[in-house]
Amino acid sequence: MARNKYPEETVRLIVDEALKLFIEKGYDNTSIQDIIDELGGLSKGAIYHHFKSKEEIFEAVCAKIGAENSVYYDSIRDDKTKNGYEKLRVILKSAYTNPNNDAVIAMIGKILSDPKFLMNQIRESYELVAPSYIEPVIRQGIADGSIKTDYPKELAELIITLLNIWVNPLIVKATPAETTGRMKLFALMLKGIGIDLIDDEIIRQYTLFCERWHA
Amino acid sequence: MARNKYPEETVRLIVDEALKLFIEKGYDNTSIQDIIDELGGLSKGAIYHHFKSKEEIFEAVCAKIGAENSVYYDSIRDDKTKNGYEKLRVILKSAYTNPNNDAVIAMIGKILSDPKFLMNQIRESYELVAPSYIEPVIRQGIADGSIKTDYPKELAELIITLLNIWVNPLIVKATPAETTGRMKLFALMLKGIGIDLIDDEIIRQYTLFCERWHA
DNA sequence: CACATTAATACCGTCGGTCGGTATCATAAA
DNA sequence: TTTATGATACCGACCGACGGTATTAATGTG
Repeated sequence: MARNKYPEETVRLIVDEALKLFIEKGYDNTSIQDIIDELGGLSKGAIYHHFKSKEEIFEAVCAKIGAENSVYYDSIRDDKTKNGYEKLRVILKSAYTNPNNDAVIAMIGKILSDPKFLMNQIRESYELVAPSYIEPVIRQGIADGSIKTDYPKELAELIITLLNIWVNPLIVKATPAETTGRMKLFALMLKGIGIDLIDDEIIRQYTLFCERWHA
Repeated sequence: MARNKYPEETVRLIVDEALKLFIEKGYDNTSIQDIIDELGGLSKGAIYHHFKSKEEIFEAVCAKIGAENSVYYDSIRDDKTKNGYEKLRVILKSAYTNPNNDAVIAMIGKILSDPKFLMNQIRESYELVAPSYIEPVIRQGIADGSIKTDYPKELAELIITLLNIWVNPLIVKATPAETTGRMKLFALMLKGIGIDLIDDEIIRQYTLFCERWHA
């Protein structure tokens, strides 16, 4: 392939194609050669000019996914029109439904079944999502009086743990009925520590999502 | 190496050595050749006679670890001298301390940092540990009146999720102070749904474990 | 001895990664 | 405007190591 005047364009092509193939076949089952073949004309040397290893491609793919999520989480956290409690509800309500069409959801499901991506997601939950997006919202809620807790940091981690893993049908396979049961206990548990966050509407929404995904 | 009269002995040797190397270097970084070299005299043909792939060795290693855990969990669940509540406390108290010396703990920590093993552990939590060990104990507690909940299945999953992942310093890196915080919220949350399971002694125990591990 | 089982070894295709080289770019001195 | 220069983008043959197989040799059991 002819030399590109804008190399970051080539980098983007590689990352996009890698993401596509990682979703299709998983990280281990995608070879550098697969990426090359799919890119049509680009060579191995080109890839290794831009990335020093397959692992580095993986990191770039993760960064791309992370950046897309960040834009969305930023907009919730920095919304001036809502108090902390309302923002936390928005996060909960939109966890698997909001900006995502079915294709995106299917993609996330596929990618989370890859051990490397799952591990990355768990790590990111505690290093980025909880401290930078959930906890600030909870602290705002404490400040504006809409949330009462002595454990903002821990509560953020707890919510993200249960949301991202336990009640996430993309990770822990579940029937709609099982999802409903989990959400009901989740709701009860939050209510038990004085946080009335999950109502029947949210539970129904998660169940519906699980149904759509389950089929 | 000469033909072994008891081939299952050879299988055991292979699995033991594979486990040792997986702990040392991780699954991906351990080659079949590494296992051969370490076994001293045994050949590739021998390994591929007993196992049809590297993946199958991985499964055997997981089964071995699982079997060791099962023996321990069996003994708690089937203990005739305790009610459900007491058994649940035993499980909580001994999660990272009981039969394990430091070497074993270090080993588990190493292995859980391998994506393949982490994924296996999460899957097993919901497919084996929760339904076969935690839930029966909770149901016994409901029957004998020592535990009150309408969600035995969900509660089992919730406990194992938080215990295995969130408050597990082997997975989610944490300072002793952070562990204390997490355990306090965990205790509060269970108390909120009417289950007074985690006391200061357990919290102190987890913090101590985290301290030992952290250093 | 016969025969199945266990183990040894030479070999295969594919993998991630390297390397010497070429083509094309921006820059600026001639 | 041309041309020399150095950096960057890319090429593709090649490498050692990998997981896995096919064939053969050895050994225990009836």
